[in-house]
Amino acid sequence: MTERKTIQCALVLETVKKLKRHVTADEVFEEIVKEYPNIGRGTVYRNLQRLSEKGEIRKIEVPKGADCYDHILQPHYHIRCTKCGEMFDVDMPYIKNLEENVKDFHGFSEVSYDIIFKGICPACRAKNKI
Amino acid sequence: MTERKTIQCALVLETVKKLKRHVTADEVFEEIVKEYPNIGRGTVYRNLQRLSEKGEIRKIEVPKGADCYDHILQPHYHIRCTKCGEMFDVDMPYIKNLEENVKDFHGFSEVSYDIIFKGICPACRAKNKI
DNA sequence: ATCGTTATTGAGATATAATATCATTAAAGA
DNA sequence: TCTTTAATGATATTATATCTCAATAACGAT
Repeated sequence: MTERKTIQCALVLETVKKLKRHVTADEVFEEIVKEYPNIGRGTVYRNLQRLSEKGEIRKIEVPKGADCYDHILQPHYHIRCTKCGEMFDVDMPYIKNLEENVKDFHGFSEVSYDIIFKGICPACRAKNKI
Repeated sequence: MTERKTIQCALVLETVKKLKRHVTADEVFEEIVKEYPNIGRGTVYRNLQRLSEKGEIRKIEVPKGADCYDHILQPHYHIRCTKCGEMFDVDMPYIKNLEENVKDFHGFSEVSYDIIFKGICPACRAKNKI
């Protein structure tokens, strides 16, 4: 049969849009569970995955951290503080031809990429004098 | 006191260099344990971490996959097949000024980055006709 | 509106990667 | 050789994500 609309899925999408930041599956779950206490963690994970596959939200795979989801759909880079773990958007144009090169050179298909810079954010620098 | 030389650490370094490919901690462990059966998994993890901090090997943090280590020290990009999971080197110059930009714009320190492209490798394309 | 099919859910189990704990071992300076 | 303590090995624990499966509910057909 066809794909079905559920309140759980709608809630997940709504929550990601509402929170307006980079949210992990657990953060989305914790937010929803306040109003809708019997939602399951697995359901949130599944719907985040589906919504990102449908292109309604953007999945960001974080190395050695929980994946997070972004309500902003335009591809853009991120930077993650290695001290506090917070993710920020990077104000830099997305380099589209990078992936084209790789495709041509190496015979891959469906090539995509993301960049997550690492560094110490201004707040943590101030706190630890670095 | 100071850092100590151990046969375990030497074995880990030697094994990464010997295998000449992108290896996970578990792969290094499995290789060493053949010849040196009482080495512990934790020891391998610890030494890989230390060696990468000392710059003797290179750590690659793989999103949603085991971290792997590279005997090639020069920074370079990678591409990972989403079907078989294999990692390949990408033949493309490392863009150094990218990280400088981010540092300047956003007030971060110790900025670094890696790119792990995703895609379907030629072998998997052939196998699945995509 | 009710029924039947089956996609989706919720609860819990399981998988995987990595780190933490801690008694024991062994490297290296005295 | 002795002493100090960094590092090890075994195990437990953490964190993230996926899988399993009976129960539920979405939706097309009647």
